[in-house]
Amino acid sequence: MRYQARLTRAFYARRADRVAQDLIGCVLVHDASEGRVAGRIVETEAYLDRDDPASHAHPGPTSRNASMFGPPGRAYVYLSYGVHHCFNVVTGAAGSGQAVLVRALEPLEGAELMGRRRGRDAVRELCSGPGKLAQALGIGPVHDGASLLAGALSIRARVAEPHVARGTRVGITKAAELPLRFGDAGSRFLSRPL
DNA sequence: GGAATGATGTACT
DNA sequence: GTACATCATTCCG
Repeated sequence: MRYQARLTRAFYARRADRVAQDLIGCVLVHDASEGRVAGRIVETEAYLDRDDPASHAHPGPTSRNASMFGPPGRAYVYLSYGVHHCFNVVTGAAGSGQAVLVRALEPLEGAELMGRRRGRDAVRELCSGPGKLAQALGIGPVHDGASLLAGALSIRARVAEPHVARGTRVGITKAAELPLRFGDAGSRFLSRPL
């Protein structure tokens, strides 16, 4: 399958809430040795700079969140609840500590490989959550800090502008009321309704 | 050195 | 809807 061009550094070098909104409808692609897997982004969350108490960047740079303080257009991958990996895109000016969490995808290519990785069949459940999509796409700790501007991981421009809805972020206790979750409200592949 | 804490997912009632 | 696995990171002593 053929996709649009990669998003550029200029796309990522903007505020996280803006990038999160514009990522809806774009296509996340991973070209691994086992094959290509790709999905349309239907749900994201913005994590702002150090002033956002829910962000991993809030305490300032540490060994875990170092990628968040690197240049935009790179991945930030971390382990959640000791079990699942979550995939983020670093945004904003280099060193500003902003990121967008990709929470759900609509599988477009490689659904069989995704299913093998997850040990499941239901296409609708393959990427409907941050931990699920990381596992389905074969994204792990080795991708922390990897560039999306070149290499096996990439995000491709969207073809048509979707209707983007806003909501509140999932699973956080601080600043839980901020409307920093974005999604394609009509999609059946969300982690939960908006 | 030790304890608390998650940007979750799954299984079970 | 509720319970719980599971571990790196962080904070405190």
